Amino acid sequence: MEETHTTPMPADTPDSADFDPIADFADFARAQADPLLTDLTDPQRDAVEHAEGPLLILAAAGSGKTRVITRRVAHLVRAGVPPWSILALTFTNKAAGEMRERVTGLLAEIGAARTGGLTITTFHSLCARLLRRYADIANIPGLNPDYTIYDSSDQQALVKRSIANLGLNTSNWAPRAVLSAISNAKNEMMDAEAFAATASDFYARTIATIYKSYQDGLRRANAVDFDDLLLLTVRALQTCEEAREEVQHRWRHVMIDEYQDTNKVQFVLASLIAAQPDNTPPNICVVGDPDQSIYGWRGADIRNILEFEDQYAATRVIALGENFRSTAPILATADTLIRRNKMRKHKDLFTSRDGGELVELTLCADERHEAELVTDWFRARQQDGVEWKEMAVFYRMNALSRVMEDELRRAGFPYVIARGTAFYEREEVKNALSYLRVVANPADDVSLRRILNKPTRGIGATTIARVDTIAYKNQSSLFDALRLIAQGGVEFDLTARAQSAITKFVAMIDAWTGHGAFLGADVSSSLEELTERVITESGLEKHYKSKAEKSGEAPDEDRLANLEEVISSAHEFEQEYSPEDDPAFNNPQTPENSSESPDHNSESTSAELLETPPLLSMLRAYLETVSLVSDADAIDPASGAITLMTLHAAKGLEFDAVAIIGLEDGLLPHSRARESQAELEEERRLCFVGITRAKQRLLMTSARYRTHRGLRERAIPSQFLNELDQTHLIVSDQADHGAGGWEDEDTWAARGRASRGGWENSRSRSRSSRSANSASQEADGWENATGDSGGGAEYGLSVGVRVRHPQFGVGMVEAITMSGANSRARIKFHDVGVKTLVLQYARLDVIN
DNA sequence: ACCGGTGCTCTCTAT
DNA sequence: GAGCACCGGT
Repeated sequence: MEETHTTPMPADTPDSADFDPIADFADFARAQADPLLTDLTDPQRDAVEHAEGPLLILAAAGSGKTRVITRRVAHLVRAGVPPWSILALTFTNKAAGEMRERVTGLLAEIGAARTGGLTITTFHSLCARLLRRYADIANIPGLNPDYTIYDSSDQQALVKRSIANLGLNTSNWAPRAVLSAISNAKNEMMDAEAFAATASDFYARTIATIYKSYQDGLRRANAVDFDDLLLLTVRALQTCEEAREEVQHRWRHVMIDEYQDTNKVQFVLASLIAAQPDNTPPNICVVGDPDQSIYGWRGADIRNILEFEDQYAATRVIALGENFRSTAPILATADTLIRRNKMRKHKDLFTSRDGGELVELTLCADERHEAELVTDWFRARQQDGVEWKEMAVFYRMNALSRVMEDELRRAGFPYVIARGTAFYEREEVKNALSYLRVVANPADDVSLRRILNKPTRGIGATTIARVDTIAYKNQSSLFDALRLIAQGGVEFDLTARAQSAITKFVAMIDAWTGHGAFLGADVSSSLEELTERVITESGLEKHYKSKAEKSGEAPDEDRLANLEEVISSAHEFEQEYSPEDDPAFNNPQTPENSSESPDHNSESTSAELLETPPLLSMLRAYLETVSLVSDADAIDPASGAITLMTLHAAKGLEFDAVAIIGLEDGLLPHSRARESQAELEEERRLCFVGITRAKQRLLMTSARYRTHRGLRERAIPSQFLNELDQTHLIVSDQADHGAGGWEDEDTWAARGRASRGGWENSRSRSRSSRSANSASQEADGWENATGDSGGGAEYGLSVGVRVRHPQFGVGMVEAITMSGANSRARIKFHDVGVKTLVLQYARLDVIN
């Protein structure tokens, strides 16, 4: 189906004189008429038209990558490839959703007869579904299709228990560090046994022991972590021929976006799925840019993209280099920066467009000043005619968003923070979902522990410890132990009171699940109803209601509203859910192609799954969806607001006006990256990603002082600022014009002298909203730096004083406590009730 | 059993 | 400035 590029053209076509060589005109004319080929450069068109065999698209930032992939998919369909045999993988739901939307649009535009059954999804989502589909036949001990997906906090809870159960100390064995080691191992496809086999020293051997215990805990709980999702799916496909043949037979074209960020497991997964039964070269098309590889720390292996050509013989490589997004100064800035990376294949970034505003670099006094300057800059951009939704602020750490938020709120500018997971991390939401998880999977100990005594129902720590013992003796889950107790008959070392509380709890769960059958008159008929029942009958709702009554104020209205929100999210999910589209159930197929769909050899798995009660399978799918939400998913292009997000979340997006804040040593590059060249280069790529998101205007800021961990510290401008192309920059030193008017001889131009490193300099403590001019304070020699001398008094705060807080509004000081290093003020705010704030850091202004 | 206060510790990025 | 563990009061 490859069309040649040498078709003769009609000699007398009117516009032919404009083109040289003339022979290209036929292509041009054909492309103009073809919605899939119009407005493409030659390499873009080659990529779109490539049909069979491995294809590597090296797509530089802003080179029209998305356009190429979506058109290529549509092109395949038009060429006769059945949509259900195409699999496209992304990293976020949002990217998948966008791709799906655009492909669907294109298919409609070209009037494609068959459009259904395309699989465009994320790695994790695909694996979650495959794992449910093959859980029963994959022979993974303990795993069944009701499994729970553990998020970071669940992992944390489990690994802490594992460490404690081994008689180890969580202060010597930091859960975070242990989990990171386990994650790295899983990304390298090492299970606990393989890890133990390579462990040579005491540290590694201990980690291996914890890994084993943690993994046992997951299996017993019928739970998987994010890494397992991928790893166990790969194991299932490797060991289960039936499963492997099914996916290989189904998907004949595999496309992977952001390929530079794939890890080993993802590589193996893709290879497994794409492999052709007859060993012909796989139809695998990967798109990526090594310069935008920013997930090395979570196991992404850049070799996947660098060595793709070696992995697959006869790979076609197409480079998309021309940038259609950014102005020349922005692009030149990005280019000079990324050139500093030594471990890099050079490629030119180029644009054919001229003009464009210079990139701005502003040095600010501190983070509040920075936020003010950025806000002013946005005000100016708005006056230029840029819409709010075309503006964005990027930062290295989520913690940097707060001050920016305060300032934007103060200015009355609309903004949204890209934190899709934030809602699900809230205590009350997490609790509601934990109840649902226990309903779906009673073996899930971590979720059960979270809600067993929430609201308090007389099953306290002592009781749980005793139940633990019973569970341990029986090698059963916690819930099975509870059930055993509820059934009575056996003597347990429990008070009658505790036993009755447990009996009631078990009966409550049983009522919701119809004793696990999800059938019967008493069982909910809809997910929404189930969710509502769980929230009310568990007492959660009442719990937050009565709390609100006690404090006499409004804050818990928030929580109640969030619980309502969970119910409506369940309702929404229910509306859109259809079991036929759930690949865990079924290989999806559309009516018109069902006869040719390869799905008829899988009755064994489908039959089992079809026996699943509909409510249960819907609940599984709902919990799965909720578990796999990402921060980037929260970005709503139609929101009409300035977007705030981390640099990592910014990948793949573009905005007219971009501000990157916090360009300071220790922040960007992050302090952890200082020791290693590889990590430093990843930080540079991260900065590069941020810069290349900007279409028209770019502002970068660096603050002289920044309050970090509650400590106001001297900051040094990022080395990256030094590496930028000065001819495209306007540098503006506003540091002395900040609120406090800090006098200091150290300008950013003198940064070279400040070789001590970023954060560890002065330990000076002062309120960030200082009212006094502090010109006499020497950053390095401030006496009495621990700040325990004066407490609130030195700021004129005392009981009865009225204060204003940027977020909480106006309030009155009720009490000041001075103990240890932290002085706290209890303040009663008019709007949000009583809060206790650490005085040194609270953004308080005294008012009259 | 539960709650609030307190003091200490430590932070990145994210599916 | 958040999260956590611990302690003391109810």
